[in-house]
Amino acid sequence: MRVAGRIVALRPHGKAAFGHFSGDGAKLQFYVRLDVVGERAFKLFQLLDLGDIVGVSGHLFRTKTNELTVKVEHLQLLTKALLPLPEKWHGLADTEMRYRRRYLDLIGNEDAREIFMRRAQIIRELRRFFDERGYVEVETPMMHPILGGATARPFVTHHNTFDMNLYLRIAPELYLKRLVVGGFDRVYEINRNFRNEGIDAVHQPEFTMLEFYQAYSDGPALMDLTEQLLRELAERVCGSTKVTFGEHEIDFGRYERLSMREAIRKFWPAGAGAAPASEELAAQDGPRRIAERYNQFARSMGTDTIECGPSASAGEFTGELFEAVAEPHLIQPTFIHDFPVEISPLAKRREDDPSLAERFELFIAGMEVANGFSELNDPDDQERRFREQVAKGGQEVPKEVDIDYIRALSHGLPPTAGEGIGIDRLVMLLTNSHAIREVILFPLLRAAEEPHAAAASAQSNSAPAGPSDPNSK
RNA sequence: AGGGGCGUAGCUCAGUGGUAGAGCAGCGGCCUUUUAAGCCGAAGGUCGUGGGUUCGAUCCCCACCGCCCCUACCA
Repeated sequence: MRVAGRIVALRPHGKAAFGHFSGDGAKLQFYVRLDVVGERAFKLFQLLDLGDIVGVSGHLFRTKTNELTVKVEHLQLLTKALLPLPEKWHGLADTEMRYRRRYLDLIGNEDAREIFMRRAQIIRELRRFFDERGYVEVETPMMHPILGGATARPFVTHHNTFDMNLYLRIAPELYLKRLVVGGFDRVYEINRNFRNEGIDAVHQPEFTMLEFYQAYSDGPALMDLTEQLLRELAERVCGSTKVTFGEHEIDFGRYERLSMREAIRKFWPAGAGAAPASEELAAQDGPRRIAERYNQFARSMGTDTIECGPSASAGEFTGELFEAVAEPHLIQPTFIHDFPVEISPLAKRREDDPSLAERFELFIAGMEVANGFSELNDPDDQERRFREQVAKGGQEVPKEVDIDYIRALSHGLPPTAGEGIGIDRLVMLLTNSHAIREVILFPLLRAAEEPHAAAASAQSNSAPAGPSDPNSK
């Protein structure tokens, strides 16, 4: 047989040696003997280092410990490693180094490799799921002249020839719905969004989002579809709907559904008096009064209070109450539906209660994993809500109304439901990873000083080529 | 942004107000069935950076840089 790979272990014994190479995630032991390969090849072999990439040919046999091993007959150095591998037993443990030099992390730490193999599998399964159901995968612009589709501070860039500023997209939503107007009844896109916000265990400035839209559907139907999707995904990727995540066992086979108001009532803290009545939550000034009661309790406990501006709407108070009271408790998969319309600018109102949007979010392990709704397809209502946003101002909000999107709606968007699923967080859940950096190959870190850029390449006798080298790809 | 922690050899980590320590890797030697192979030897360092205190600082103090955690921000 012929096989090639990187030498990751060497155990020389004078005129013979054992070692392992690793290729494509698999390891194979090899055995080199002076009397088999000859003097010249054995000399070459003795010059090899851990990390070198070699090709060998020879016969397979089993050692006395019954390990499958290649007895090397011919040996060829394919690539010389000029820098040493990390320590063989502990691997690369320094988290900063693991992210900055992910290639070493992947060579040395099998867990890291496993996470990204599983991530690839998850994305494959998502594509299969939607392809099977007649969804068309599309690519929409990453650079947007007008901010839209979400509320977030954007990255701004500039196109020279057109002399125009562009935003890296914060969401593909408005383009995907234009496609539904154009007759693509089922579309999906898996791609990056960019948000110029804080970085922590569950936030990175660029993250991967699956968004899908289905004409002639609605929010409740998407909740059903999402259950089916996640159940299948967990079974195929983890072999079971029950998945270990830290101290929890998450069951992707069971989903609770609660309206946002129900969730506030259900998780109302015991020490804060009687849970608010449904009528009070629905009343115009109710959420504000409930928030004041909650704040009294929070101050007595020394925990965070709910802070809303003086002009905050009932819906904004409701959203804040939900986040403070209920969100941290949502460990098992839970759909929260019936969002206040004020915090759902792109979602359709409920016919029986125009203060509520036909919107839901899925929470798992306290994280927001999905956000979906029946799409607002009334151009007049949409334009009114856009104008309110623009008037309100702020960095997270478009500075102008996307007239073309209103025009597209005016041509008629069929009743449509759409949803976004945060892929990175989903991968976290399915790989028992507790930081988003662990599931993104090259997470953003501050630019590192590279005083050794010249030193690292000096050994190869080549010109220094640091990360700022314009010729490097 | 605030609070806390960390930064010592290529890697994983000890350690001390008086010229710096181990294991692994690398280098030289011995070793033809090993599994973190073993044995012998030599080498390896601006102790993150810059100030300060001190006769003397890797150690104590201050500032800065980077990473991690918590909190805040992120509907």
